[in-house]
Amino acid sequence: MSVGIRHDDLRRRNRAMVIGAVRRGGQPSRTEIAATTGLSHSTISAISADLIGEGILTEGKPNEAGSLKRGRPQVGLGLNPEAAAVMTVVLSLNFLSVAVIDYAGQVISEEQRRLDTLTMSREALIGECTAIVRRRLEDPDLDVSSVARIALAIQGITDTEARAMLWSPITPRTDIAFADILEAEFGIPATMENDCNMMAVALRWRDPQRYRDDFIAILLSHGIGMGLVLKGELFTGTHSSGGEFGHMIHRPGGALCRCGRRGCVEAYAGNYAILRNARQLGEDTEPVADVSDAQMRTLAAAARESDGPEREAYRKAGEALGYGLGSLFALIDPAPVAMVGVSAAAFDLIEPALREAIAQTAGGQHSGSISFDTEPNELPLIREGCAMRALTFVDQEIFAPGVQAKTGSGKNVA
Amino acid sequence: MSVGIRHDDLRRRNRAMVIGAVRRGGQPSRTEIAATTGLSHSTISAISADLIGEGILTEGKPNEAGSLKRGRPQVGLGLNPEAAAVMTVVLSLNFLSVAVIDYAGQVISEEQRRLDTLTMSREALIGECTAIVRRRLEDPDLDVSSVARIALAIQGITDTEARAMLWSPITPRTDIAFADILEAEFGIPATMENDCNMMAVALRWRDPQRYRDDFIAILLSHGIGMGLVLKGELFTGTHSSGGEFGHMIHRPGGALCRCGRRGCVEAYAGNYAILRNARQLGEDTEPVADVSDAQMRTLAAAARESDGPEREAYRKAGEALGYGLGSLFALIDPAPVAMVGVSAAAFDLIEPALREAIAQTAGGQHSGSISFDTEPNELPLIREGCAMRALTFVDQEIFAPGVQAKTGSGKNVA
DNA sequence: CAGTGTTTTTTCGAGGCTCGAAAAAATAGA
DNA sequence: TCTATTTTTTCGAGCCTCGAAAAAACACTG
Repeated sequence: MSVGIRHDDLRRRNRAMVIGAVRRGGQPSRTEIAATTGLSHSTISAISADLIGEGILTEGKPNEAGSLKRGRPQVGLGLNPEAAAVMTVVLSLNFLSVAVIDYAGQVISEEQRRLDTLTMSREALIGECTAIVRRRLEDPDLDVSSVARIALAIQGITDTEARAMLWSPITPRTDIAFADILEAEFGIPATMENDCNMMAVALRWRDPQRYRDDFIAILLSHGIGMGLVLKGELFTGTHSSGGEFGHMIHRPGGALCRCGRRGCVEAYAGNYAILRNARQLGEDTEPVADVSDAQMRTLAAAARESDGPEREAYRKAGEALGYGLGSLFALIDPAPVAMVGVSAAAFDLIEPALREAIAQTAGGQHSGSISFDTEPNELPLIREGCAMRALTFVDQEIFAPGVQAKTGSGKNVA
Repeated sequence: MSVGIRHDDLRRRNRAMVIGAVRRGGQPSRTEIAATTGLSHSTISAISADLIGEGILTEGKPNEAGSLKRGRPQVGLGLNPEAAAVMTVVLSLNFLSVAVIDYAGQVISEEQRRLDTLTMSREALIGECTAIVRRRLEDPDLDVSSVARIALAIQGITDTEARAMLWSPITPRTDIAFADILEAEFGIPATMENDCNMMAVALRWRDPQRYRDDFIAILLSHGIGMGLVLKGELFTGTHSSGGEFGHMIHRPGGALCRCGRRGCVEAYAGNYAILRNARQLGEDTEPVADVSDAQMRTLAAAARESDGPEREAYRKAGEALGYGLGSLFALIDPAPVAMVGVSAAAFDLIEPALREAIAQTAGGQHSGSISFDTEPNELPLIREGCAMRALTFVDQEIFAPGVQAKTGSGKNVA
């Protein structure tokens, strides 16, 4: 079962910890790192000397941000941007976007492309992905050998091993092992992540104050997705990517969901469901394939205008989300929530019914104290999360000698 | 945030690992331990020599279970029963039970007592607990100083720190810091656990094959409780003890629950709910305070006899449990389930509707493959779980020098 | 402008821990 | 009794972290 700690694991872990501290903090000094990690000054000094020697860390200018303190000035440590690079591939409905990010987290190359994901063949989909990655790798400004990892993100269900997409609403094709395919093609370790999980990762980096140990990111888009961080760790299911919050049952036997079942939260709160209710089409009406963001904004405007079916549609969405969150909070206790996606811009229309519903549930005991935040644009968040995910992998695995990355050639920079 | 690994942590962790391997396996030899922990023979040899010297481990008889192999026979290592002892206190409806367990896991002293928990004052409840613990500690056969930890279990909600009962159905009193009270009284570290979590812990020790990394224990009793193990660890909420599965919402605005809200799973599947439906009393009828096990058995017998309101009551219970599990499985993926408690004996009446309901949910995609096990008697399970919990604490903390137990006098045996 | 105080960083020896290899121990079979 | 085999212990080597002391790098002072 659990494995003992070997002697060389020690250095490896502490190295990773130093790298982690540098990535988090803004140019921390050796003394600060010693304080946060609890290790001794001598150890930090030794490790950072090694890391600087290996070209992973760099010493900042000593006079940076005029130190007005008495003694020897602290010298900040930073990540060497050239130590490595990672690539992010975000595949969403009708849209493919790729970016190359240096080790310090700056975008150095990117490309975006419109596709018709809903109708493309399996081969075409895979082909587009490998082609766009290849084009970025062939960028003359880029040192190919420095790309140490690729992280893909997709809406839908991925396996826990982060190797394959199992199912996605953006394509009728299923079970595509994107990670394995890209690894085989380019010899670079790759992982296949769920988009909402990456949103959660990004939120944690953006605002570690608010999104710390326990929080929830909910994507309000065509479907409803969720990324969950519990006790400081991304929560994933036992077999698949993460919580299918959108498919918790709100009303047994209720409205028809895109997944073919009935009464899911999504069947009340997804864009297609809001549209269906706004048009008073009846709960059995087949969900439409896509609703444009503009259309949703029109809907929200109409709902704000007058108390008609549009407003009622948002109310129903709020109710479904509220009861769903209530059931979720019965399991994990309440936590801060970030609402992301088009409909997050209409959260003012959703919130009253949501809070009312949540107050009816066990998890909503102190429903007033549950805080919501909104972020209408999910794409940048997903990309950021992917980048941080990939970089963290690099931090942990590639630069911790002795343990190579899961697969592929663990390129080491020395 | 995360803390570095110090040099002395190494030995401490590896010691705990060796102890853990001995507790799990049946008299493992040093070679076997080396294999399972991945540490070298020399390390295991050194650590086990220490532990034997400290009186924590003992060497078994070499000729035990006639070794018919060629070379030097393996000598099995076992736990020294006298190394320490723990006490378990299980507080359930109208019943208090205490046991003292030696370091090897054998019960050496116990006592049980009927109480009227529903009407007792706060002071009386605390008084009964401290009194029964004191009596056991005064047992002349027992070396008081060897009792290294007390684990309490109670039905209801406890805090994540395992210090206090926050709310329990067995008493109207709330927020009793049992762990702190016992620690202050006896100077022995104590924790306050949730009963269903302890059931899960016990199941894992009883049948590690089946209940390994991911599984669910559901208590079908007056209320509905849940213990959840995910990725090999007990899952607890962010603030409180664990999943309030019974209070996930099954039907918004539905049947009246004991908790005062409406539509909870428990309001359909708890004993009082089954009784209420069997008597066709209407969903708004106030839940009764207690239903005897005999009464539930009569109900189940009647349901098996003919297709009357009793059978319909169990069907509704199954439906609620099925949709609840379906929503849960949407979040965590399906896992084996153990049904525990009186109504688990009536699982034949519950299962058909449960499976039908679960098949309607996202989590029930392969509903046929989800396996259920039943165990009608929860008390022994809770007690066992408590004992193992306490012993594991002792293993991890007390015998890992340098880190004392959370509170109280971390008694060390040398 | 040299001296002093202060804070950060490095250096160095001590003490631990794990590991691999070799030796010792304990048995079954020849 | 000897030999082969397997388990366990012993021993030196190689790392790693730590504490204390030294060195470095500045601000302030007179």
